[in-house]
Amino acid sequence: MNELNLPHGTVKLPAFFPDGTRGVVRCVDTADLEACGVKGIVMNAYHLMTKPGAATIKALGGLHAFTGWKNPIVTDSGGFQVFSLLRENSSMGEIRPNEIIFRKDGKKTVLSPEKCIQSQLAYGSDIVMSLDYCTHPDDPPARQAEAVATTIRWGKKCAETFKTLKKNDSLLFGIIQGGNEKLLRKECADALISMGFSGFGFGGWPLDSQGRLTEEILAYTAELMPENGVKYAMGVGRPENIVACAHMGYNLFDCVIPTREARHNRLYVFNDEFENTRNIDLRGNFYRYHYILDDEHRRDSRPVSCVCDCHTCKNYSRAYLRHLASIGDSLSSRLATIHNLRFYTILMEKLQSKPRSAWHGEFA
RNA sequence: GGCCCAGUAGCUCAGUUGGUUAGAGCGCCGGCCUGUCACGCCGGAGGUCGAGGGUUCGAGUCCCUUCUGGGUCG
Repeated sequence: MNELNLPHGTVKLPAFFPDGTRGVVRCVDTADLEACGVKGIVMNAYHLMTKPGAATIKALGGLHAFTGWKNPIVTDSGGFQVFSLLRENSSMGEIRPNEIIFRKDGKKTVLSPEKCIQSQLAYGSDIVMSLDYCTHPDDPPARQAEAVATTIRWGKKCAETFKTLKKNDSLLFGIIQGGNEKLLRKECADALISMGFSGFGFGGWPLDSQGRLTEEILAYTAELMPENGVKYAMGVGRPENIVACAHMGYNLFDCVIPTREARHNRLYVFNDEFENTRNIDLRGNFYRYHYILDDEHRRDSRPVSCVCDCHTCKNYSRAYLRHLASIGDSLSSRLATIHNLRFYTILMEKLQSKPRSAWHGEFA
């Protein structure tokens, strides 16, 4: 599958969509994103429900009209958010048989599979994600089994609600859970595939306790997904993780890393030896970090990367970026975000440039 | 000239009735971040407590002298 047709445009695969959880990719606007080569954004149904509210977004004509982003939007369901909030503080949420309860800032939000789909359709999302029960690979088997049973049950309700309410040709994706248990992954995948989803996400935390990509289960799960569909590695990841997952067959990615780390002053650069984007070789170590606040950049008049063609690299020096970061000006975050996003889109362009059949043995 | 106040980390300051290895914030240096509660978080370096003398088992804390800055009265 080389292209994905969506109501708001066609996307070449594999693609990376940055996270704009609350309806904005922090620090940049839609013109910046387009200039970076970003083709889609992942927003979050739960966060948008909290603020500004599903009814408000619907009244304003949906997410595209509200945010000014004319290209595809994926909305994530909120399943990951309970997982994330519960790990932080167990009193912030609750997973019940038929719904998720969020408790935050004294406010209670109830998210059921039906409500989750209703709101995403009201937003006008191009890709609607089913509500799922997210786990960590270290969670015990009993919890993984419970997560799979719940995800299947909710998946069915999501599919039914979507079928009843959908108006345009937006797509509904299912999310395969099961932690590190192959039997559970298979059970979950088989059940969801029978429900007619248009694409599938690898659900759960994609890293082990040492922070390494859980490659075996990722590869196994990718094989379970229909061959000519979207295989979405949710939340993945670092550049080398994306390369590894693309090799397994995954063709859609999202992650906070490029944008969050940009705001935290870590910039991604392809190794200088490549000299231009054409020469970039994704085997082995192909990039490094620049910590823009590091002393070595204080008087460096070069751009962040000699390989990069982004707005930041074309117009500003490392020394100036360091200065902006050091005085805490918000332009620093914008320029850094633009740079890291362009790094990721260049990476994806490299992965798109060859059919996957030609990758054999290349991205080991 | 008399009196009063202040001198502690690069900066702004805390430091109990004298009591372990003098603290904080900011700055500086380094690191972390994976379906974003995240312009956040973690770690490190840095001080003969203005100087000199004294009292004491022990002084950033008390006493004397002195230097610097500020205030005030003649």
